[in-house]
Amino acid sequence: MLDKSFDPQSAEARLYEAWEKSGAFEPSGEGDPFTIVIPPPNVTGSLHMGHALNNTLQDVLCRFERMRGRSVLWQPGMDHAGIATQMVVERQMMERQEPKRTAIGREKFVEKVWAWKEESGGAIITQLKRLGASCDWSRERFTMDEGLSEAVKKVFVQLYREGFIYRDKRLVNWDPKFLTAISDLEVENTEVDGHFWHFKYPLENGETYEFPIAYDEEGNPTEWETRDYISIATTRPETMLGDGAVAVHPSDKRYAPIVGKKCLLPLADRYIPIITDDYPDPDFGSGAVKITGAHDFNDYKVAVRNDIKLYVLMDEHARMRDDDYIPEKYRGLDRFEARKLVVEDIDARGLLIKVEDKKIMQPFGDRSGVVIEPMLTDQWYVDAERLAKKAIEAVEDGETRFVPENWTKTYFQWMRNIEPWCVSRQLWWGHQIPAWYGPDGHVFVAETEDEAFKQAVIKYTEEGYTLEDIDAMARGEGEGPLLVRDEDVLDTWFSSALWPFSTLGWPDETPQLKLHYPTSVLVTAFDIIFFWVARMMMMGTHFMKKAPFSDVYIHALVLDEKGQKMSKSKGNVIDPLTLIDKYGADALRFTLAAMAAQGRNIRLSEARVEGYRNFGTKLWNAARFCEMNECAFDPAFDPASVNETLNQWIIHEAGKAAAETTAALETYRFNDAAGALYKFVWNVFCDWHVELAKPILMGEDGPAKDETRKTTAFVLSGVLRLLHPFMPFITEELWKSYGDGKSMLVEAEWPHMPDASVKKSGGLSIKGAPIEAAYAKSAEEIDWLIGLITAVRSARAEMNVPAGAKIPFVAVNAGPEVSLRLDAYGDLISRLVRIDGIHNAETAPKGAVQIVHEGRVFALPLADIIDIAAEKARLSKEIEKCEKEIDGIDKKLANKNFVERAPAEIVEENRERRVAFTERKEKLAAALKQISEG
RNA sequence: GGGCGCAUAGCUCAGUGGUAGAGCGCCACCUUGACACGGUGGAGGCCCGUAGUUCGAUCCUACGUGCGCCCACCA
Repeated sequence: MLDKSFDPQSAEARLYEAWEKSGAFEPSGEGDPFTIVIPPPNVTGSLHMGHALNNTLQDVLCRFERMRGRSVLWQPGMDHAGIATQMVVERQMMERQEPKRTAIGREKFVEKVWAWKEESGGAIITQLKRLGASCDWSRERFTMDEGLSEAVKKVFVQLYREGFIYRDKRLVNWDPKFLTAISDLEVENTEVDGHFWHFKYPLENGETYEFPIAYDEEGNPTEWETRDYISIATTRPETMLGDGAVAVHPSDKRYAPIVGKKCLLPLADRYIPIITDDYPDPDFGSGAVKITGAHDFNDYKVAVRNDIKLYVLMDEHARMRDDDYIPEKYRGLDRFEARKLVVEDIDARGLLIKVEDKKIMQPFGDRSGVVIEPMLTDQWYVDAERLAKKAIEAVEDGETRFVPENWTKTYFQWMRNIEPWCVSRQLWWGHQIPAWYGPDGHVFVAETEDEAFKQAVIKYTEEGYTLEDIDAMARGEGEGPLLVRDEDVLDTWFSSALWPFSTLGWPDETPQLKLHYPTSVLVTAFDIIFFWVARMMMMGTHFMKKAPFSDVYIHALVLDEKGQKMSKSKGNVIDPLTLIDKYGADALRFTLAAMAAQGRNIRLSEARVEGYRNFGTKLWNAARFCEMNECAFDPAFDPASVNETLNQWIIHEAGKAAAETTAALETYRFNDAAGALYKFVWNVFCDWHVELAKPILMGEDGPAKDETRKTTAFVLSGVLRLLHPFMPFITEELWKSYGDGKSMLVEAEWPHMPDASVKKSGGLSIKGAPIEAAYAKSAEEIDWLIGLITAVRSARAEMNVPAGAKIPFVAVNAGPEVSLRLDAYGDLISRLVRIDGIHNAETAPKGAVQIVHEGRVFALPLADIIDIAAEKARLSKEIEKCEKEIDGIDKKLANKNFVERAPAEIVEENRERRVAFTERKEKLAAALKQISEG
């Protein structure tokens, strides 16, 4: 006996364990492989709503395809998340008042991180299981595990040999908190309130020139002033100490007299040239730009073009360096302190023209939150532009498809303008770069130190060193050890870029790799297209010669009810685990799927989750009803050979729902699939089938009752299958009573009976013909019945007939077909609309409420209860509705163009509707007349 | 400066070239033997504006208005 309601708290863990134990999550069978690699969550991560959505959708697809007989691999794993993890462990060490990272050294620290990972890492895996994720956990991988590390090394070395990876000294985004370079993508540009300081740089030797200060209407100067300085403006005054030049546009006549001369760089007391370059915009600011090549990306380009000296001003912490070109008083100061002081000093010298308030775009580290400093450093780069070529082609050629397809544009736009990818990070946690330096700085890139050493031996032998010399070097004698390994690690995304093939065993040619690459679909949010999708595309097309996935399904972001991004600082985070605790995983999953319409963000509200929890309860109670009425699943039951109209109808409806769900899932329309099931279960199966079946099920035993029991159980079991991808727990639990008794639902087959030819669509069919046709007549009959019941109920309610009162019911001039139907369904109608039997009459009795349903009149003689005014109002309203419809149709039909040019079937349909509405209107009018006279 | 998206019921959102839908909320009635996490009935919509295409536009096109997001080096 089923409990009164489903208790997710107690059932979920038990069911999940049973699934895992059964091996259902592992790929099996001979079916077409279906493969998804999970977007690996950070090892430091915990489940947020974005994960919940992302993994729900993946799980829906995996469970769906698994039931359809495909050999499904959902490859799980985690990302080592370089910066995030190092940060967490360092923080923990600080809290425990342990010595700092730098004090214990690299090796010890990395050991500590591994220990942390074993102890507290990967909480998210348990949380994914709570969500019901059907990953093949036996294949769980980690981006730092041995196999994946091998893959990373191999990729790095090969890309280096092919010239895709190189080392370069150039300006990078430097994070002064984490003391590492980061890539462009890890920088968040945010608009902040800043200032725009205008300084005077005096000309050398007191030179002067005439600077126009007023113009006529044609733009010719009319007034000049004599200047002995050039005016520059900056948002970062402290960088002036590193200026190498002042640049003006070559066409800027105002400055023509002083181009080529020098000006004094105040405070630093150096003289710097005034040059021309296309970069300055004459209309912006003063039109003259100070060039700080070592601390600004634009200036850097100008400096390189014009051979301007670069002055590195800051150290790794963004503090002013101890260098002779920096005045002593600024050395050691933080950049913001230096800024203040520079402004004061400039002002003191009378060189501060003005300060404006200005909104400026400031770069912040996405993890550290501190202002990023452009820094001149040596880093490793990937030539992304070249690697992107094939990745672009794969999408152009349709090898990989974005769903919704408008993301294709975003992808192209970024890929076609891609910058070199800085892949080195000055961290300890990550894949250490497999590069070694010789005593002369020469770099040897190899998968192992031995291999690097061999390369070194060859090189230095060629250069004339003897083996003894090299030996001595290697022993650390003379100038030091022969080879020193590069200290840096790779960007975390470098290893995640290999995820679709490294997790399958690459570089080994494993059977899994052969079967499951390329993967079927990647499910992810748009904010990760550049970070991850693009890079997997590059690595996949390069190393596997095939794009890593056929489809990329981009889903929405989950926002709060007000459409705000959820964030800890805003305090509007909804924790999926809290919702799971409260409403069950099924409710949360169904909500997310139902709201996952393509191309739109999801505003999650708890009320919605509650609503879908109620839906689960509804399903549960429908099952309880079946149980009470002994509707047992019969494996021999053949839906194609039922006789009862009601049963034919519900099988017909179930077939439609199955086809709809299947088609929606095949095209990633999760919300349509969920919606179709919701409607079928609640508004068709529960509201009508169960109600209409009650008299039969509670009536006398016989073939009809037997068939209805079996049909009901059959439909319920079909519903459980269809719903399982969305609500795996409750359906699995009910499957124990309504399954095939052989296996768990997770391994059951997707509904596709009884003809194999319709397997693909998921629809039902009978003897090759779609069930829609075979059972169409029954469907029509039950639909008529439902319409009649609804109409009578509506009239009753509007006439304020007490809900409990049993009233007479008269079929007026029914005709043979309706009479037959009334005979068949009389008891049902009596029961569902509370009438005391069905009577026949030639004309409607006086003082009766009249209902027009599909061309026939039915009357409720309410005698003294009837409120004539109310009935008049009701009829008038109905008549008005008909008239409105008829008017609309008449307008159309009167339009020659419509009749001539609209498709014939549309015109015909309108004619038919006109007839129907006219007939209805006439009957209603007659009723109105009668009641008015009565 | 480029690119993308959204404006439909009180709220949150589906949807379609011909008859506008859901969830929640609201109103009335109902402890009917699956279910009050329920049932029955109901109210509620110039489908943002303007112009165009079309026999016909909430849907397609253009423009406008408002809002949101992504990318981009204006010192």
